[in-house]
Amino acid sequence: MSSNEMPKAYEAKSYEDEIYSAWEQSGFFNPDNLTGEPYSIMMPPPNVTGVLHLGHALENALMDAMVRYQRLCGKKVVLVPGTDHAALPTQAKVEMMLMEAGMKNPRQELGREKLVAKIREFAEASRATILSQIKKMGTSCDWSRLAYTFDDKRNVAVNELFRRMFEDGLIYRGHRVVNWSTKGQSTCSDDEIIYVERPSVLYTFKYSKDFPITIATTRPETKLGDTAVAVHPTDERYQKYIGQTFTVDVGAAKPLLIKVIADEGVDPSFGTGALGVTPAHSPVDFLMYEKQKANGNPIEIIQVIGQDGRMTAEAGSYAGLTVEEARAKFVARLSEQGLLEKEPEEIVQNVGTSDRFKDVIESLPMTQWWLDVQKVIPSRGKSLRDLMREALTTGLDGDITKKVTITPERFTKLYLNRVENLRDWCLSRQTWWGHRIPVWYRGEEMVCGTAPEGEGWEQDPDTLDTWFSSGSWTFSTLGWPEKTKDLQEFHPTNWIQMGSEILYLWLMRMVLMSTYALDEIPFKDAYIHGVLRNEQGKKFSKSDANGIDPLDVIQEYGCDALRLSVLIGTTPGNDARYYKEKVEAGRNFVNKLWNISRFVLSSVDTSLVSSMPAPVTLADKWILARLEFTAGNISKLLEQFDFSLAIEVLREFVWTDFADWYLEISKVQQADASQKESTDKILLYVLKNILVLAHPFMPFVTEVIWREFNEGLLLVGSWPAVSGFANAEAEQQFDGLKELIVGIRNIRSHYKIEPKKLLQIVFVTQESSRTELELYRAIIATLARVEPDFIVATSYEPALADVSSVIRDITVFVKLETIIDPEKEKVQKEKEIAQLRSYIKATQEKLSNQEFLSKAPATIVAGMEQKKREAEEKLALLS
RNA sequence: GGAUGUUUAGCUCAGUUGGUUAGAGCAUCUCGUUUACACCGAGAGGGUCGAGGGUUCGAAUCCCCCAACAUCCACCA
Repeated sequence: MSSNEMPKAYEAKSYEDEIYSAWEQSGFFNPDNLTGEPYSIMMPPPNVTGVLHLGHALENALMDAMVRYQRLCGKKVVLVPGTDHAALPTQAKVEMMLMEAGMKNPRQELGREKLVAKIREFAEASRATILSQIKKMGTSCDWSRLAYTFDDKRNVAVNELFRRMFEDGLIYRGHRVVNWSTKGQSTCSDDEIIYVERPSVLYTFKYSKDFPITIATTRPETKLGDTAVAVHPTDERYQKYIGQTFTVDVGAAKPLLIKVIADEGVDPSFGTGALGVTPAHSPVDFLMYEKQKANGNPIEIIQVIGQDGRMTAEAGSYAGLTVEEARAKFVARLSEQGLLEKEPEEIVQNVGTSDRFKDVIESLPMTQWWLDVQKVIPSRGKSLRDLMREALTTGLDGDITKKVTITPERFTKLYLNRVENLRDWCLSRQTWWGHRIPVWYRGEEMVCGTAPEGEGWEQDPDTLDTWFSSGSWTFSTLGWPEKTKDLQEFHPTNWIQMGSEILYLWLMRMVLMSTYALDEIPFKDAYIHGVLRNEQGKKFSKSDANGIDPLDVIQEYGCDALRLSVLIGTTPGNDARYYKEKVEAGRNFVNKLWNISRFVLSSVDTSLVSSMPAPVTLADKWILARLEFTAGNISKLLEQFDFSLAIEVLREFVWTDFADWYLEISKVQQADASQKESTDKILLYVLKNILVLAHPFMPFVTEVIWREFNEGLLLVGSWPAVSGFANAEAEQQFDGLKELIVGIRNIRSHYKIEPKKLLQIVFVTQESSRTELELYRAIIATLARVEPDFIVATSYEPALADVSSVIRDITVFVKLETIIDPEKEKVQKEKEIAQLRSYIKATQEKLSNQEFLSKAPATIVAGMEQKKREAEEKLALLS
């Protein structure tokens, strides 16, 4: 296709697929075909639970902009793509789907093997969809290194990590209170609980008539398992009871022995100041239970709620009832026996619910696998918590080069605060989709790591929390535990981006795993982004049906437009809004670039493409200087991860400097045979560099234009280097010319002179400025639409119909056909004079302030003097 | 209850270590079919930077306090 065949508007969809496969086939997505300094990014693997949404479009735009920039800078770049099996969420989703299709209990009806097969089928289909979507987004990742959190290689890494941690005594099996989802029949971690406000009833009562202390609860049925009442140690009301044990009969299997204990954690001013302790069904109470045990003053633990959500045999007459039924029965009994001390009170309560199964989380004592974050690692002399802290503060082992930097910085504080409060991590899940706990049992024997030889071994039925495998993502993707070349070359990774919502879930665990397994940080820089919201500021969610499918957007506006729309206005850590006008603005920019190229390529001799430009005119010098500045600025902004501002700077240069000014001037210059070639060279040079600068943000359109006049792929082009075209003087002079032209246009607009009419003008200025004006005669004539034979004089006696305006040191007189009302003119002029006077007065005041003169830096003072002088000159010309 | 963030033009947002008369995109208004582009061009209007104090020669920017909104954490029985 030659340039004059370039269609009038850029039609994204007719190029994108073809361009992507050209990139892919080139092999340059794979670092093995690149040279230079290694640079690596691991793609946060999307969950196979669904399809990609707008948030993924943002993530892909961010990552791809970064890797394309780095690749253009000549680095050996790899972006490793992948997907996440998302253990529990995926199983939950498939079970929901099966139940919607009529199945009552998928686990019972299908059994482990068949259900896992069903889930795998779903996951594989979803995975394929996701991978094709990533391609649609133009992401330049290395498909030969594609990873999956649940493939065999990652399983090897997971098992090895588990074994090492087990042998270091960090992973242990313990009987403790866990978060239990009855509906999901599994534990979940603290991070997977969502607190929902719900109405609840607070009951205030005594266990029995002769029990001396009143307590309150919203969960009366759990009181069947109470074994203590806790009060504040200094609470005078209850001093005398501390240490005593009371026997009460609440209808449980056995009478309860309630010991009155002292605990600092009890707030004496809240409620009755006494707390019924249910060690088996409350995490807080369980801690008290452990504390009492350690103190040598143990209390009992009685489990009255079972894994099926029904009351256990321990609950005596309540056994077999659901939690709700038991609650009603217990309250009825309290009422009958007159034990309620107050009317039940309706309150709003935060109830912990399962993120995935949506039911209320029960606290139950169970034997599970745990990761201890506080225990000292034998070979290291510090704990996982210490490692996690070091990595974000002093750098690992105090080595500042091994420090993770988070952008924006404020998330570091949140991270550290969380690290300090981290509790042991419950690793085991009772769901089936996921890495199985790598532990085998035979009678009393237990083996960890790999399946042992011999008969009769049985593997632990539980699976691992999905974040255990995600945590090792930065290095499991590179072949760990083998000592691969990739691992050596690309770890620690350079950069990662993620949403703020997974800072704790993922970032923290990657730091944990990487520092533990490799003694390395997982990445040097972490960029945290917010979520995309709709025009009303609401989060996009599937249930609200306000979700936008990025593929639809790509279909309608093109991938480049979508990328621009999610990147513009996105600042680190902050949420951003997304709406149609943004994509339209993106699409318009893409199309503008297309038409700029169309014009350049149809008006120049493209065989000059590889010649170095030699600036001749002021405009030439100016545009090259601006290009140099822009390129440096974009580099700087990208190094600071300021994507939005980088695009803004690019847009300003492309649209305003190049299209609105230089292109229009180039038409004048091209008409002059002596300047045609030099102008062509500059047009080509600037266009070429614009394509490189824009490529990270709008890869498709830039690549399409690139191949119109270049060999090879822009994908592996070179980022503009400093070329010595910086020219502050030319920039300043050109600004003067611009001001003059804008000033004349202003006069036309102000006096409503029709656009077609060429203005008759007299410029009055000092002798020294005359040659300059002569030099730009053609440009001024064309851009300001002025008769080319305008007069330049040192003095002039205006005619009655003339109007004038002062622009810098030049007074412009325009001849009008009708005489303008002089009174109106006078008013206008006086207004301008008044403004100048007040400005001069204000600057004068500052400049006569001794403190300002002595304390402000010299450049500020000089700048202000300069401004004042200019204002005074203008004032002189006006009056 | 604790923490963090946000509050700047009609809307969405920038505003770099405090320093000229606070910017952009979109929207609005006026004009325009100049052969790159109406997904465009030229021009214009629009802000006492949430309120109140303070520091400073100088504050949108730093400090204090208040308010509204958002998010995260904890969760009180």
